Amino acid sequence: MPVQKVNDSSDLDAKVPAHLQRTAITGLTVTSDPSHRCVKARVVHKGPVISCAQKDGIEMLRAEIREEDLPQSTTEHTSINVIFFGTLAKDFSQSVRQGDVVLLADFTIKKSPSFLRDKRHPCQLEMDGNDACVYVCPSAAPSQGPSCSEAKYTYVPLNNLKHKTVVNVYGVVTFFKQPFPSKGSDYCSTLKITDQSDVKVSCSIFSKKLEDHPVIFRVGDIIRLHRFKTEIFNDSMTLLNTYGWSAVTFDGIIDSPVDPRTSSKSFHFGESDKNTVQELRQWAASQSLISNDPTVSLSSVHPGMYFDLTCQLLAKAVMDSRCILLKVWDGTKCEHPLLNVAVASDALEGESTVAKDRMNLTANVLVYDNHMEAAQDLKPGTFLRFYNLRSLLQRAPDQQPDQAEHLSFHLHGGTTYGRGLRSLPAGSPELQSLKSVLENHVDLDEYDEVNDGTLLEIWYTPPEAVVLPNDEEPDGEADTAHSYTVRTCEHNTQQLTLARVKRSTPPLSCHVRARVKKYHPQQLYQCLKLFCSKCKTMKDVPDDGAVAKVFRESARENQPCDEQWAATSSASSREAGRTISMHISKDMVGQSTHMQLIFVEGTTLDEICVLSRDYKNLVPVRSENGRMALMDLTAPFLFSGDKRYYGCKRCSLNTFENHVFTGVETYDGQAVAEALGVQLMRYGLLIQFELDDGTDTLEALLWENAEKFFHVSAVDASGSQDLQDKIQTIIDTIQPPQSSLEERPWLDLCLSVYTVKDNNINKVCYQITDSEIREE
DNA sequence: GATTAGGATTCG
Repeated sequence: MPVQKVNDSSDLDAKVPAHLQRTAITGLTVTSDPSHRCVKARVVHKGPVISCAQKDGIEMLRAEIREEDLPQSTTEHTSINVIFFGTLAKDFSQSVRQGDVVLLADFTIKKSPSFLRDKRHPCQLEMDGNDACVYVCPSAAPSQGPSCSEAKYTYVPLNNLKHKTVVNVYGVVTFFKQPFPSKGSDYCSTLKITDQSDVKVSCSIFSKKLEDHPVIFRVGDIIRLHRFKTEIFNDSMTLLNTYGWSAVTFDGIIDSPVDPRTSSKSFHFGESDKNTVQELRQWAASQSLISNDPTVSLSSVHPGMYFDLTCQLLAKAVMDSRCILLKVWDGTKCEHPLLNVAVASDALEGESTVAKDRMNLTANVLVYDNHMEAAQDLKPGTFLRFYNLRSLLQRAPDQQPDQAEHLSFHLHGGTTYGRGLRSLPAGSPELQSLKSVLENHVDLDEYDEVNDGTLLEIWYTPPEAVVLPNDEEPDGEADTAHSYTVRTCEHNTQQLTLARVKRSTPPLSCHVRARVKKYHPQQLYQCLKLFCSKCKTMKDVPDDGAVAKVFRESARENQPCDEQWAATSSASSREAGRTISMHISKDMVGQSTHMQLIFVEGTTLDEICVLSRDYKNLVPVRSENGRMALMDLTAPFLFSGDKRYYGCKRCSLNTFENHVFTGVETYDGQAVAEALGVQLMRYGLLIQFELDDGTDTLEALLWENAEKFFHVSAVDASGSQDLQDKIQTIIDTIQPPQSSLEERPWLDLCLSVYTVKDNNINKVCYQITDSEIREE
């Protein structure tokens, strides 16, 4: 049944067949029985007819309709998406305009696949040409109603362009060149665009002013062109800017804000433009336009490639009249050694890249000929993108023939394949992941080398020294309407569903809102870890049994050592043949016991614990051929009040050289470790959460950010029952014992998505960053 | 109300 027209909105009500009952859009649910129901609403958006590849090319049209006769208090789910199929889609497209009021009957009600994205309505209506019926009442004069004033511009689908007309069009960019000087008087931009009709149209834009040219960052950007004339060239339709023209571009990332990029100070931009952009983004995503993206990170560049590189400028230098050197990085490590182009330091503008060079992070890009103009204006620190950059293996001037060649980068002259470069505004959404990689660079780099298998798999037996926290009642304040955490990051990336996060390509930093489904380790004392930043070893805090054994073995048949530098006092223990000795550096004699570093020999673990109540800093030692030596590093090398400091067995030298601490005001684990030749192991908290937001679940680690997350220092927690209880209380609030998922609070989290190599296989990992418990 | 370009790898 085709779309039927009536003249007056009240006629629509008269058209309602007697057996049909009018239903409010707000009241529709997937379980509503659609038979004998109809809805009446205004068309607030009408999309184009598209042919759906997944459904044998059937034609479809999506519209959004909004209920108008509403009590004022109703604001939720007042509009709904309607999908028209087959001939009804075409008929609706021709007969109905935005702003018209329609009556729809005999629809089916389906779950809306876009609800999480558009927040419109949990359901959508589907209208099939054979059964459904549509009555339309055309809206009044074009000057009335908000939707009519929006229909100020009409946009011609790219398959409907007629020769020698002036048109407005929307399209997705499939090819572009940065503006270049033409042989005439202007700069010229050339691009190619497409839309749902799948027709590709070439387009040339001439303008003297560079800033008037469209701001295109990448293939997949959306562009809106006003007042372009159509011409046929080589049997193809082309577009050319004409008087009063304008160009506005948007990024093509689904779900990112619809931010118009244009130099034009006044331009019309309304709700329907937003819809059009979003529809083109959706369509483009299914067209593999974006999956053919030539963008590559330095970590995956191979010799001989042409590719696009998004990066930050570190330094630059003019080489000669036809070449300028740009030193850039993107925070990823290249697999091939990078060529370093030597430049006199006074010729270099920007920061020194020595440290980054050493880590193979700096790409030296030689920019030639016509591209020098754009390169000259760039300031160090700027984010930029190279298009069609070439990577080549080259022998460094001082290199031996048997050494591996180095990777150099050339931006050759000319504009073929869109070759060029441009700066990117720092706030650009597509820069967010790069920026977070750069900011977290040092941490990520360190983390890269940790075997994540260790992090995930190995949960050691509980150390007895850390007492089991009480099972406290969950905090009754947990409020499902608010997030129990707060994000502290400064970047402003879009919140993503977990399902989308799982589909994303690392590295990426993003925001999510989720609940905790499970956490690991269930016994929280197991989350306290010791970590060596040098060899990346992670282990549990040794239990008291193991430590006591080391003390017993050291004390057995121990003869007090005799060191020239030390003043020693000895006493017999209660056990026959065991002597307890205390040594201090002679120049510390007479200082307060809190200022002294005391070397203790011959005690049991229990005894040194008793001593540590009165003496602030105790280093347990043993005697080796009469000389003082450290104990086995299973035991702490320093007892400092409630805290015990451990050294890494693999990385410590145990040189015991610098025992003199003259002038040291306070002792901390690090200072004592350095003096003793010990590599300090740092305390950390490691918890794995299984997050759930209804769209999917994923396992996220809390590690580098754990102390900030709980507002607890790990080293302090190692010696404090109160702080361990605090962590347990927080865990019990975000995942109350025996609670169902729905009862648990939502958490707003910043998530870092990255890859680690595990047995040469890249594995995607998720880590919670920049998020903290909200303390009311 | 003219003209430019109209994609399709440099060669350092």
